[in-house]
Amino acid sequence: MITIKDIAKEANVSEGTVDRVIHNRSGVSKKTEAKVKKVLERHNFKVNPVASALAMKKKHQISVLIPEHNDSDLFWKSPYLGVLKAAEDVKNFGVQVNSFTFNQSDAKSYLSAFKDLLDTEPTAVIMVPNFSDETKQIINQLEVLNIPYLFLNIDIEGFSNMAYVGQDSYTAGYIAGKLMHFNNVQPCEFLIIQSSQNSTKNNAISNRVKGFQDYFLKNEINSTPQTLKIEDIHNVLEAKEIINSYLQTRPEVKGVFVPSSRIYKVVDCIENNRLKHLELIGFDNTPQNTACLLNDSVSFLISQKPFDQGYKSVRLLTDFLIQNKVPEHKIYLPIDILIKENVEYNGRDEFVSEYNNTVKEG
Amino acid sequence: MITIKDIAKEANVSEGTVDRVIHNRSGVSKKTEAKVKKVLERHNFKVNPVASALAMKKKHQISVLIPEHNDSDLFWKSPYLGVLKAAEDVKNFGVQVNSFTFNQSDAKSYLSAFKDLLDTEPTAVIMVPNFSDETKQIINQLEVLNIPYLFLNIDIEGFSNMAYVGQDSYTAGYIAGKLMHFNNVQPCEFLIIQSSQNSTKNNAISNRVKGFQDYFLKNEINSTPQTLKIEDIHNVLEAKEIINSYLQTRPEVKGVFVPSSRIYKVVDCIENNRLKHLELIGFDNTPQNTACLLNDSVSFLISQKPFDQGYKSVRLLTDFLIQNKVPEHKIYLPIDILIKENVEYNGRDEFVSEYNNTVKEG
DNA sequence: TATATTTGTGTGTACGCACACGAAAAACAC
DNA sequence: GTGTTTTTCGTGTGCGTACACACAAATATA
Repeated sequence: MITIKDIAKEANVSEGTVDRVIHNRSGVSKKTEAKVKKVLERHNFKVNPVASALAMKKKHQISVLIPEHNDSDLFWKSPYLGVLKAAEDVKNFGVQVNSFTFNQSDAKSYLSAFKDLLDTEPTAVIMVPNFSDETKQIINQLEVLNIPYLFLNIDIEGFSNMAYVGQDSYTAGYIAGKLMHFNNVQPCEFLIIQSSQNSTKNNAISNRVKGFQDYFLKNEINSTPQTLKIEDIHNVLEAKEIINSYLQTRPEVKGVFVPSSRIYKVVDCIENNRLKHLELIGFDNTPQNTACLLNDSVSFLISQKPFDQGYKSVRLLTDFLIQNKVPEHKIYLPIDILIKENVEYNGRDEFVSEYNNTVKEG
Repeated sequence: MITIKDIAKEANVSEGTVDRVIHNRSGVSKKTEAKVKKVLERHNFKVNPVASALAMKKKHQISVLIPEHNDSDLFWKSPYLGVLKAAEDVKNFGVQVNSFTFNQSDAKSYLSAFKDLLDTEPTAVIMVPNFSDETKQIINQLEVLNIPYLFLNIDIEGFSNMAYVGQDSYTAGYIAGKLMHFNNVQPCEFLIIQSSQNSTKNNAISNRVKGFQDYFLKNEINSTPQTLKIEDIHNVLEAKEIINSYLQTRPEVKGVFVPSSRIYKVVDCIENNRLKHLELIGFDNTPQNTACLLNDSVSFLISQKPFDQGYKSVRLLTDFLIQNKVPEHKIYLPIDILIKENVEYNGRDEFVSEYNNTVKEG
């Protein structure tokens, strides 16, 4: 393994000079810079990130702005855990990660969480751009401060985010359509159940719906999915009434698509004898949804690998910060098709761990 | 961040002593050991793996024994690439990885590759236990030398391998059965096409077949899949003859299951007009197989994430070597269901990279 | 020409840990 | 009690890099 010292010796300069060249720091004459660079290239020199990290020591702050999670909405727990895991992994590389959460239905909390976030003086930011107007304000500030930022899970155009990490929502919806059609080839109807809140602001969800519908259009299936909007899915009584009365009037509905992580709520709402004859497809392997797979009330879940989204975001940014490695602009994670039988093998959140520092035992 | 120095100060001993305690090295009296351990625990001290790696410097050799790959059998390229990637990632942690390959249909090459492998004086071994008798010999030597070993991709019982990293083949086959049944509910027949070579020795493949058959048994579907064995799948003419004449006599066959990564070969063999009316399910997203998905000749591929298998094996062993972290005995990777639409999002082999040492550019 | 200023380069130290070496302390022999 | 061995422990150095600081050379200012 070739070291800076070796390079220095061969180029007849000091280690400090080599270091300066490597980091494009000032204070080196053009002539020696060229000389050193040549030696560097000849040996294909790469800095040893381990030694580098050790020498740098806590220089970077990555601050994360994501929705909070609670018992009824566990989805956001996964990206959070992914972030935590990555934080542990990069800790010893001199990167500190701080998380800030906001209430997804409260734009003010979004702004105030961001305000707290700014106090950490972040080197870079990972955020879920949840409200479009407020996001504009936030991005504005970030750009003034020249802080790079990355979008997680929700993709919005029109900003110069360094990257987007998440799923290709349109294709995910399209796949849901295909899966829905699998078991139900005879002419029949499909229903999309959406929460009104989500539909207005969440890009990801509307893309899923578009993909779902496009499957039927592009494959010339004479069955256009209908949409049923529910004001507040957490109001079980009301939702129950709406859903069941709809299904009552439309017995030809054979499948229900829920483009959010709340399919378990829909399952709760549908009467049992009806449920048996319906195919349900939803998103995300939260514990509640997974339970629905296992008890056969849901046929498919599409996972967007939320844990990996969180994990990967942090790792990408770290690579950027300590190595100037520029990530691709769109990082699409796999579109996992989950069924009863393979769900237990997914979401093994411990996969690919860094050396998380346990005291050795003999 | 608490350091060894801090611990030493608090325990009124030297850093060297703390180091000895941490690594269970000899030369510490019971009394001081207890004292230091208490302080260690109170602060929940973890060694900084970055500094640790820097100080150790190239102490471990992980040697890998896997089948070779070529243009017609690309499957083993993926684990190899995963190993390479991991090798890069752990290089700076003082771990060197060497790969040795053998011809899957030549037991002698297996032994001779192992002999070469031994010359590297490995600290630990990752191997694909391909031939059972020869594997016994190999394991024997490893155990005499007290070298820990890990099974990759193929799981054999009766050895004290530290872990198995791969897929739950039985469940993967079971899932294939379910998927096969999806589109074909009306009474119909299914065919399993196997290569005779594989069937006799490859545990993974026979488990897939068992799982596939069990799906039909357990769900009381009155259709037992038939098996067709092909002597040599690479002899296209012969295989063509066998397969097509079988399908000729059995028009009620609606689906074909190929429990290996060679489904593209089977596609080559089946006449086009017949192909259109068959549902094919196979394993592994090799380039050739992926092409079959994309041109609609194959409906599903089940991926066993071979890249991840290789990657993860190395990382697990590294964790064990430099941190004494004992892995779980069975590491099952996700069972990915691939279709035309999501295949491009899988197997993004660059996922979760370590800092692979690029010279920074300003 | 003498002095101030800028630029270019070398030196030293710290990062946290592993381990070799040798000193001190304890244990044992006589 | 001294001499010897064994056990126990502290010190010092190195891993490869980052960066502050010091200093020399080159250039500018008076």
